[in-house]
Amino acid sequence: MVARVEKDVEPDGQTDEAQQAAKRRVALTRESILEAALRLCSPEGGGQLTFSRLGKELGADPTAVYRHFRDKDELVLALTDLTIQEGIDLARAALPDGPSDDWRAWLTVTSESVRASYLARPALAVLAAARTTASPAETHSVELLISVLHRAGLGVVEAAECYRSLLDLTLAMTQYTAAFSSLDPATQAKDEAAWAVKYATLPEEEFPLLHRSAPRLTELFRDDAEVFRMTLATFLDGVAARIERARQQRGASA
Amino acid sequence: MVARVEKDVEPDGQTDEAQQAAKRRVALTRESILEAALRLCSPEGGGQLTFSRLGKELGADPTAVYRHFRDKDELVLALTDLTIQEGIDLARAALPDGPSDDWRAWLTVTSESVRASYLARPALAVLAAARTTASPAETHSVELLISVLHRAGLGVVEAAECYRSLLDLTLAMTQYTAAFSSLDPATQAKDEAAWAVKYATLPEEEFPLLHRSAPRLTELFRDDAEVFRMTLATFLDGVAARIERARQQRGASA
DNA sequence: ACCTGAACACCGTTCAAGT
DNA sequence: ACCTGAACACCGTTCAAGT
Repeated sequence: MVARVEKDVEPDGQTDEAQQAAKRRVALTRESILEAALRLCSPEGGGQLTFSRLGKELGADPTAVYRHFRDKDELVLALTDLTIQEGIDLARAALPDGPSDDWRAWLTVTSESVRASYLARPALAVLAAARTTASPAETHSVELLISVLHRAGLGVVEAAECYRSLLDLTLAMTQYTAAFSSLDPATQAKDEAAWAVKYATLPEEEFPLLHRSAPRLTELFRDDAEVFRMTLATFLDGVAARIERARQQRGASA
Repeated sequence: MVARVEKDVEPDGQTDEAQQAAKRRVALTRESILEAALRLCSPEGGGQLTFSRLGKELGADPTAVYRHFRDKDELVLALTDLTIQEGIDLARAALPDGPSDDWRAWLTVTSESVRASYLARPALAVLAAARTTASPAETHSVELLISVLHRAGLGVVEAAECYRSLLDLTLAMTQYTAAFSSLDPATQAKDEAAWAVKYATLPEEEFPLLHRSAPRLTELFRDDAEVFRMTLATFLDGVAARIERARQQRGASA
């Protein structure tokens, strides 16, 4: 009976939200806000970052966040820093210390790690992939990537250009995938149905090649990860060709 | 004095909006709506597609559009069809009739044309690049692209995979650029400043390669078109390597 | 048959008022 | 010093009312 009056310890789950609010009301800090915001950006957290949801998650008035971040953009930038950092840590864990000579593995792991880190929070990927924060951790990572490409045989400037291409390719395709997966399910289904119907009803005489590759294309529609892997692999084949060309040029001039 | 009462013919520009409204009130059709919407999506038209702006542009109540399109998504999809169509027409004008043997020119022109067509309406690119409409014109274009790659030496399925990679690469990087250019100028400037400061103050001992390539990287920050060209070129180098490999395999098995 | 205008549930953001 | 809550200018969308 007493418990029923003291809502804070009410055990029956009826006032879940209020309980959470009470629990968290003490801890409205920059860190707790960022943590809650990251949760909201994930598919499990709803996949939408808004002030009202953030307020509810924190058990505070939505506008309380403005005491810690000047506006939504500043919040998004801070979240971007954390996500990039996580991607770099992920890559570092999968790679040997210091630069190795396997430039291809290095670039693949880095790219896939950044992608994975963003895709764990599609809502953030949509908002932030095109932004740059130039954080310290990122800078070290860039120097390392360029050094890997330089040691593989590319000139410094060409290595930097390659890094830039790879970064944009990765972030762009990640944002692209995140944007589609952030659409409401009905809209996604509409697009998918359009493709399926289309490919199923192609007259073979008019579209012989499309008809033969339709099963594979339909398969790829659902599998953004596979398309990304293919695209990245082809891009890196191109980088390999450039490295080969650079070596030959150096050989000719020597 | 009389003119002052009859607002419709007032010549002094004070009731510009009302005049436009009167002029266009007759022509609220699917076509006129699409035309106005495309105008709004362009940078000159404000670069934002909303019902209220659309209503103002048409001289009608914002909700009048709902008589011609079920919701915003249906409007966006119709605009996408027009934009893709324009991109294909653009490519066709720059390419010879029927498939040629210069697969590289074919792929480059097609990709750049679709990109240009979308970037003329960044607001649409942001909303629609990840969507698919599977329009008839698009289907023909896809069959042609696959045939170009197949004639170059790739197997049918591998050609289809290459087409898919190229399409995603193009649309993703286009959306990425459009997203950044759709940010308000102050935010864009913030990002740019972050980079510039960063690169200008890199200690040479700690970041020797980054220090040497900083001028080029700074240059590329402003020039999305150049980054796209570079990335596409490297990707196509990779496609060339795959074509070569496919030819060798056919030679070995023959 | 088509358009208008009030209404609703959301956005981000500001600001005076509370503690 | 930090939080609340009303308010504002926007979104997309619905629906009863007009013509």
